[in-house]
Amino acid sequence: MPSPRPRTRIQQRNSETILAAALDIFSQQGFRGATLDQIADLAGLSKPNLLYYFPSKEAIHTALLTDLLDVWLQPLRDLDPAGDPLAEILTYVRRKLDMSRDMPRESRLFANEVLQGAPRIEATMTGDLAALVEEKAGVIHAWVTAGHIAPVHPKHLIFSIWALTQHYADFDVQVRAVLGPQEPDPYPDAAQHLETMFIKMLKV
Amino acid sequence: MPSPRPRTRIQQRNSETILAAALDIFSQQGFRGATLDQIADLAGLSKPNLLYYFPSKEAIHTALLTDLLDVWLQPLRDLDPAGDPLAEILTYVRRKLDMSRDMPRESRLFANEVLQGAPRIEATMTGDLAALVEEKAGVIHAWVTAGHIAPVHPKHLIFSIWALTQHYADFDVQVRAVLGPQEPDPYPDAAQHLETMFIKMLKV
DNA sequence: TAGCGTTATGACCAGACGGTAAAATTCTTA
DNA sequence: TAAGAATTTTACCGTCTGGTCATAACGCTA
Repeated sequence: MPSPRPRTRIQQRNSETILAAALDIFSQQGFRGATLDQIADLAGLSKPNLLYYFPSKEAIHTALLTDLLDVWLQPLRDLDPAGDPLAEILTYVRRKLDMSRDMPRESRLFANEVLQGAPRIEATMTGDLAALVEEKAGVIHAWVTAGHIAPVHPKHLIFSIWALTQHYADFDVQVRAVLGPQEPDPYPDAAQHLETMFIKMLKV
Repeated sequence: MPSPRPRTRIQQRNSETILAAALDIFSQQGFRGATLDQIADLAGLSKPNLLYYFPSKEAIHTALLTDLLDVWLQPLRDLDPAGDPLAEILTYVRRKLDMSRDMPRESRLFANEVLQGAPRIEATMTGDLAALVEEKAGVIHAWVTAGHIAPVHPKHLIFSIWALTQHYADFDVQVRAVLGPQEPDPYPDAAQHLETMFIKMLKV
């Protein structure tokens, strides 16, 4: 569920400012690495003032994660059982890659959390997430059975899509270090590469 | 370069114990999330005793990372330009996946570091790592040009291998949450999935 | 513009943390 | 086995950090 809506204009504005700053800091430093002072500084507020809007550091982090999970899984929810199988999967890949490009901080926030054992979203992982994947894996399995795409392990296909697309956000510094400064934007090549890859993998 | 060799038996044993404990803690909590007390407890030493063997928390972390990088890149170094192209790449994938299975803590240690901007291994990233990938990308490019494997962007192929294999270590809790308790070992299916995937991708 | 609820600030606290100093203990070897 | 080196422990320090509290400033509306 998304964070409760603030009631006044000032609350609205400051809550957003805080969450934006917190996303910056948490995604770069992890939960324990981030400090309230850093977040407050970046938000242009004093620490006590920040704690006027959120009861604790934990609460800010939780608010970010809960808001994020909704957005994060939307592309998978949108996978349409009635659509063209290959096109549906390619669209999913494309949208996930676009999210890595446009929301790298969100990707890293999520990665940080999962890396450290997902202590704060364990329930969602084994609940909503597992159920959603179960459902969509069923869709993919049906496509395979019907001969619309090549045989593939549905859940591992989904893992592959997550891994390949999120890698460009989570390991951004490594990607850029390897490509060198003359290749400032990895994404066009990545998109091309992934599209080719999944077509070869899934075409019957 | 690897950590300097300890001189006495006790130093040997305790250094190893400390590094083993530190790997556990750092890989699970990140650098700032880990505390010397945690590491000392797990190693069965007092904190000052621990600091008798390593001058600082930073030094322990650096020792781990430097030792690791050597091991981590070995499979890529072993990619043989004279070998059979498809077999070479499949072996590389296989070895990286085995490393995720057998050294998940090392994978997460590395992931934590890169996620947070790789502040402590920036030099290696843009130096040795970039050079190694440049060299091996050349090998792959030559294989493509010679028509031994299907056309592919060499560096993004390498990224794909990293992403797909390390995902199983770094996002382990998510993988297990999605697969559910009746599927306790993801690796056999993952190995099968990845092999099929890369064969389809690379076969001419 | 007075009054009241909302928002912001400064001073502060308790605990955690990385690290140090020096004394005490254990180990090695001459 | 005694001396000296290596190892371990006890007590401690300064700083950082999440969070509190009382007070002050602000801003809306009657």
